[in-house]
Amino acid sequence: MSGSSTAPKNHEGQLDLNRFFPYRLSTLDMAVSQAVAQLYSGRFNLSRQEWRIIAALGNHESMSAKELAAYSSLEKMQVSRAISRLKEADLILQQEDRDDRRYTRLSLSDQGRSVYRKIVPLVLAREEFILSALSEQEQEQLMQLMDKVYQKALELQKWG
Amino acid sequence: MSGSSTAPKNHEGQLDLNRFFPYRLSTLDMAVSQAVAQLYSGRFNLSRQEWRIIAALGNHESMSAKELAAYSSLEKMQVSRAISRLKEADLILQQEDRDDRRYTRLSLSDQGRSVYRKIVPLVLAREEFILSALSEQEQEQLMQLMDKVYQKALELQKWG
DNA sequence: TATTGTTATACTCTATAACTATA
DNA sequence: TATAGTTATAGAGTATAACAATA
Repeated sequence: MSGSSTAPKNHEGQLDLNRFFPYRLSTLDMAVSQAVAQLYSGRFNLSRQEWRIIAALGNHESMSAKELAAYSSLEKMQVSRAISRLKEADLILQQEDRDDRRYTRLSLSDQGRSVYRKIVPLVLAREEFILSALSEQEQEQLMQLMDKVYQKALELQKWG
Repeated sequence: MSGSSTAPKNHEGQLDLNRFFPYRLSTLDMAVSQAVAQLYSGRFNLSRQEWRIIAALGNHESMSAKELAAYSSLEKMQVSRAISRLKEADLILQQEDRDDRRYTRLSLSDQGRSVYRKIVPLVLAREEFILSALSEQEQEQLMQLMDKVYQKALELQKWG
């Protein structure tokens, strides 16, 4: 993906990876997510899943494991395992839901909230740096274009 | 990532995953790449790495393992292992470079080229379907915006 | 019977580095 | 010494499904 954005598309049964949207998207995601992972992984020793749980609980009073899975695009086992590690690290608290004891109420501990408050400004700064490549208007455009493409990709997933 | 593209950005030390660019990018990539992976994985039993090697060799007469790694954004061990599996499946050919015998010359076998010719129209059709969410002009915009963001993300990676 | 969440299992993928052969 | 490519190893992550507790 080296600056060939204005190149023509693939033609006639030939596929150039550098002009193939899924490949370009993948390399972009790798670069961006690694830039963020360096923070939560390197400095805070959190996995991607654990970071997402922290982030999710950081602006919700409490959530069940199921809600967490839906909100963070993780599988329920990933959530379950991230939870058990985060509990062991005393970053989150877990208690039963009084009304329906199948549910758990998960929330950040004081220590977890402290970690959240340290990480968030750092990752937001990185996001801001990366997006500083674009004007405010371009950022808005990018988000809208990505949303449209996302909806189409979901259609495709449903039909297999 | 449910249609919140026009929502305001994160503020004041709070981070909403659904408004966080790296997260949105990641979910988009997952949806898109899964749509493509269903093809090469499900119908042709190829891994992501193997598919990239096939795609790379499909429009290059021959490449060395090093060239493949650079072109396909894979690590040299990933390339090496994908090569060994593809050789075993008789999809690619490998011979020594006459001038410098440290290099290998890799190319598609007839069978490999046949697989390439079958897969490419299918994945291009999926790409086209996904991108049909956008006008031609919007597609062009999206690629350009992604390229700009990519360059910034690489800057960040370099500095850690 | 259906649902929430946990656990078991096997499998794959990854990262690091040692290693061979060639230059 | 440096480079291309392979192999070894251990650790991390993944998918599938069985399982317990609750409703």
